[in-house]
This record gives sequence, C-alpha cells and structure tokens, in this order.
Amino acid sequence: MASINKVILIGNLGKDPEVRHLEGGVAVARFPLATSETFKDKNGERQERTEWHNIVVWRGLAEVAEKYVKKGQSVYIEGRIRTNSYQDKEGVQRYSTEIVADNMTMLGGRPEGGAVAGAGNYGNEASSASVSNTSAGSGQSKGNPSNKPVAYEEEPDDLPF
Amino acid sequence: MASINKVILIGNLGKDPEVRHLEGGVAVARFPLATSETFKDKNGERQERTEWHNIVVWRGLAEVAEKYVKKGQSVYIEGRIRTNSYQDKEGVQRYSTEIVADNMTMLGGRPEGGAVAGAGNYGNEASSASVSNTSAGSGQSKGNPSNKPVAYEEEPDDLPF
Amino acid sequence: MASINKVILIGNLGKDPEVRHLEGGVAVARFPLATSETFKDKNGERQERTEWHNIVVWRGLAEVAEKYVKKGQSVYIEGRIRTNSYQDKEGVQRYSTEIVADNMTMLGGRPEGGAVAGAGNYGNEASSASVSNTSAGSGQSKGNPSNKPVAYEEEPDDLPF
Amino acid sequence: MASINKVILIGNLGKDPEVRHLEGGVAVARFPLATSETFKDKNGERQERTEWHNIVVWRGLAEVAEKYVKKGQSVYIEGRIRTNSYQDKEGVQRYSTEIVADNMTMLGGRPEGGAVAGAGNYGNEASSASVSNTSAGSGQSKGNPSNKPVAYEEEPDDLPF
DNA sequence: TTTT
DNA sequence: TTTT
Repeated sequence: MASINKVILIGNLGKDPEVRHLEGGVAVARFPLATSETFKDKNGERQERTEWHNIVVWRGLAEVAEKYVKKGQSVYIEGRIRTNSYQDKEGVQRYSTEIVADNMTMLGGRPEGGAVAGAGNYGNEASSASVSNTSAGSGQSKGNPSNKPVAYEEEPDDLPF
Repeated sequence: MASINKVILIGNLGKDPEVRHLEGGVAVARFPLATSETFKDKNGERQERTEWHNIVVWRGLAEVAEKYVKKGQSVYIEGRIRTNSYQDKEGVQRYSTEIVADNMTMLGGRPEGGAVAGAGNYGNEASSASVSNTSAGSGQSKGNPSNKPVAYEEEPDDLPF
Repeated sequence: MASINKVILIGNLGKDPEVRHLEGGVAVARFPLATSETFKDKNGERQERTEWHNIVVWRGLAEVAEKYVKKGQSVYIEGRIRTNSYQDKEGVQRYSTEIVADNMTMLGGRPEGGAVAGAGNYGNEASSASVSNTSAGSGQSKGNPSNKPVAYEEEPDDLPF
Repeated sequence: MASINKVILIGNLGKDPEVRHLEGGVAVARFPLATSETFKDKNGERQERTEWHNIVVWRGLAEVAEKYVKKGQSVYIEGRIRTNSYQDKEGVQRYSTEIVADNMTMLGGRPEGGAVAGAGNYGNEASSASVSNTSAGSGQSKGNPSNKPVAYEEEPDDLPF
C-alpha cells in the first residue's frame, strides 16, 4: 500500500556516537540528537522544550559518524521512524522509538575538543547520498570480536536499512 | 538554536480517531497510523514490516479528523515528533512517542461504513494550512464535562501545538 | 558545502508520461504534475491556483511511470529541483525548471481509460526506494534508434540522476 | 483535491537579500540561494553542480531576512515552488520559478562583513513558525514611496503567501 | 494540462 | 545529554 515514513531533523548531538561492528563488518552508530523549540506559555513567558531523538545509522554513514561527528555538533538527518518492541523483565510489552537515518550532513556547530575546525568542514566527505551505504569493508574487522547485536538489532540483511 | 523536527507520513488509520474536548473547548484527536515497507530478507523472500505511529491533532484539525477521517483511510500527515515521559507504576521512567500533526490531508483509501464516499472527497475541507488552528469554538462545549486530559496532556496554551 | 535540495509533491498528472530510451537503454520519462491550493482573496472569495511541475524520472522509475502511471492519477513524488539553462533563438539565456524524482509512489486518483483499477493498485510495484535505479536493461533497446537526448539531457553517467 | 507542494533547502545566499516594502507596509525579500551536489562523471572524476534557487519571503520573515541574513550565510528554507508566467518583449510566454518560503532558519556559515558574529547567532529571532507572518507593521513605512511591485507581484491579500 |  |  502507498506509504511514506520520512523524518527530517536538524539538531545537536548529546553525546559522541557509539559505534559497533557487527559480524560481517557492518557498522552501526547510535547517538542522541536534541531538537528544541521555544514557545510562549500562558503567562507569556518564553519557554523551551527539548526533544531527544535516538539516531541510528548503518554502514558507510556509521563510519562517517564514527570519524567526523562529535558531541555538540549540528547535523541534518533524513530518515524514518522505527519503533522496536520488547518485553521488560516483568514481561510487559515496551516500545522504543528510533530514527534510522539514510542521509546525514554535518552543519558545523560546537565540537568539543577543538580538533574539528569549523562549520561544514567535512561537508563534502559526509554529505548525504553520495556516502555509500553498501557493506562497509566486510572482513576488515576493526577489533570487535565479541560485540553482539542487542535483541532488537536484527540481522542487517533482514531489514531494509 | 537552529533546530528542525519534521515528519512526513502517508499511511492508513488503524482505528477511527478518538476525540476529546478539553476544558475551554479545545479538541484533541488521536489515532494510530500504519506505514509499511517491503524488503527482501536474506533468503531473498519479500517481507513486509508495518510501523505504527500515534498521531495527535489539535483544534481545528481535530474536528476535521472527527468528522471526516475514518479507520482504513489514507492520509498525508505533516508534523513533528514528540516523546512524552512518565513513570510507570513501579516508578520506572517510561517514554511514549507520538506525532503531533499540523497538517493533515485526506488521500482517500478504504473507509469502512460507506458513508464516506470516495478518495479525496473532503480534501478541500481538510486541507492543510487553511484549517484554522486557533481555539476551536471555545464555549460551545460538545458535552464533555468530565473528560480530563491525561497527565502528559498539558494545558494547550502551555505548549506549541 | 552542506547542502540540501529536496522536493515533496502530491499532485495529478496533466498528461500521460512521455518516455524515451537513450542510447544504452536508459529510460527517461517526463510528465506535468499539477498541485493546487485554495485561498481567500481580499474580497473573501475562494480562489484556486494551480502550479504545474515538470517531473523527470530516470531508469527504473521511468519504466514504472511508463507502465503504470497515467493522466489524471495522483502520485507522491520526492526529488530535487533542477534548473537547466539554454539560449533561445535570439541568443538570450533562458531557464527551465524541472523536478528530478528519485521516489514516486502511486496514490490512485482518476485514471482515464479504466484499465487501471483503483487507488494504490500498483503501490507495491511502484513504491519508492525499492524500485531499482540502476541501468534499466541496457542493450534491450526498445525501438528507439533515432531519439536523441535534447541539449540539456546530458549523458546519464555525467550527472547524479 | 489532495495536493502537497513542499520544498526543503539548505544552502548559501549568493547575495544579500533585496527587500521591498509594498503599499500597506508589507515587506518582501528576495535572494538567490545556492545548493550544490558532487558526483562522479563517467571518467570517475568528481564534479560539482550548483543549483540556484530564487527565494522569496514575505512579511515578518522578510524583515528577519533584511536584518539578519547576509550573503554567504547558510540557511534552512521550507516553502513551496511557484512558477510565474509573463510575456517577454516579443510576446512569448516565459516562466520564472521561485521558492516562496514560509520557514527560514539560520544555520550560520560565512557572513562577509564580520558584523554578524557566528553560526546560529540569531537563531532564536529568526526561527521558523514563531516568526509572525501577519502584516508587518503596516503604516510604519520604511521609506519606500516609489517602489511598485512588479507585474507578477500581486496584492499580498490575493495570494496565500 | 490534472484534480475537487 | 546538545544548542541558544
């Protein structure tokens, strides 16, 4: 059936990406991304609300995230919403929502250390669709022998990442 | 800070909208929306995965939803992601993600009863930005004396709906 | 430099797609797509304005367009804006804007003949990213010996279509 | 009829905005915005293509553009495509495409003079939906006695800007 | 030149 | 947990 599931975010990373290399060499990176909006409450006072998004990127984009994207930086994300369900220890069905990104573009922002020079610095490298999403150097294991995907991290070939 | 939080969905309603009228006459409608994607698994078999989105619409759009949108129909939704947090009965912090829609356009689809004639039938009424989002006829209470917003349903003037 | 160029349209085809097969078998389809908006003029009268978009689709999507998409139908298009420049016969620089689609999903609508049954009928076939955008059967020329791409229709491998 | 016409751009201003104040005090700003994409040509060489978009912003956003947005800066634009038609001096029908923005967010970038301090500096002021789009201080004419809207710049109340 |  |  005709279906669209599309998300566009511009926000700042709350932490450095956490990168894992699954069996077969496929990379996955995760990081929290903050978006905030300001509004006036009923007393006319300016308020701010921050939304936290769990971003997941796969393969080539994950390796870009690993190398170039840091806490504090601003990125553009294009992807889709995905809600995973699992059972908590009491056996209750729980849900966890994440954004699977298929495009990520760095916009600059305030990197921490200082190593990353400035806004848009790695724009070309990181940009968007041109970053290959095919398996990222399978075989060239980057020292991740024991990492296992968590329960809801199904085999990458099973799902349309 | 520069921030964008935008969602675009095309999907089908899993149920008729549930509409409530808060104090002051502000309407809120909620309904589940399904999007699905097909992909090949590692055996080359076609698989389908359905994503369920919790849609929330306010004020004028809620009244449009109440009158014209039914289970099975296809709608275009534009909005933003919002994650509410609450404590479950064990005191554990839980999260619930919804899509607050600020544009909703009917695309037709498969209404159930038959009362709704056809695709796009009410398109003009329902369409998008032209639907007023200012308080929907405050005072003209539609018989909802006891309904109280749930905990995370804060006062509408407190939040940028 | 960090750059995004993204268009999302839902509209109706003004004509059947015109399909051409370039040397090498790459297919290109073009069709006009109407979007319309209604608004109140200063006398409070409802007015309608229709926008016409020149849609271009390549390769696999062009073949989907050729087979399944007809005048009158409603489609979802995702793509990017592209403005071609050329000189008119007086040597004046002119511009022509088109939308290069990389995702096209049929939403139904009112096909003419009647052969196309109903809304979303070919949704699965046509849908989105899963439609291959790799060269569409090169070699299997579909009888297009003399068609040459127009001036601004550069070699497909030269441009990121 | 169900119709969507939506554009999302991130790019850099090619010039400072040109602002005009129509009768009634309504402001309009225009500026060219560049987006660029890189791709490999058939020789495997990296090529870049730049797209120029004619951005138009009205009312409150125009005044934000006038005050805070400068050549070289990076902005996020959300709007819709609009193609105006006119007759050239030979009486031939010509078309000119522009993007009417209804959301503009500054992302920083490379302002020229140096007066504008840094990335996202005026983000809060400029941001998005919160910028009023109602008539921008009618009466407080900013010294624009003779400027007349060009032919295709119809009365603002006639069109859904 | 579409659709409502 | 980010940013302004």
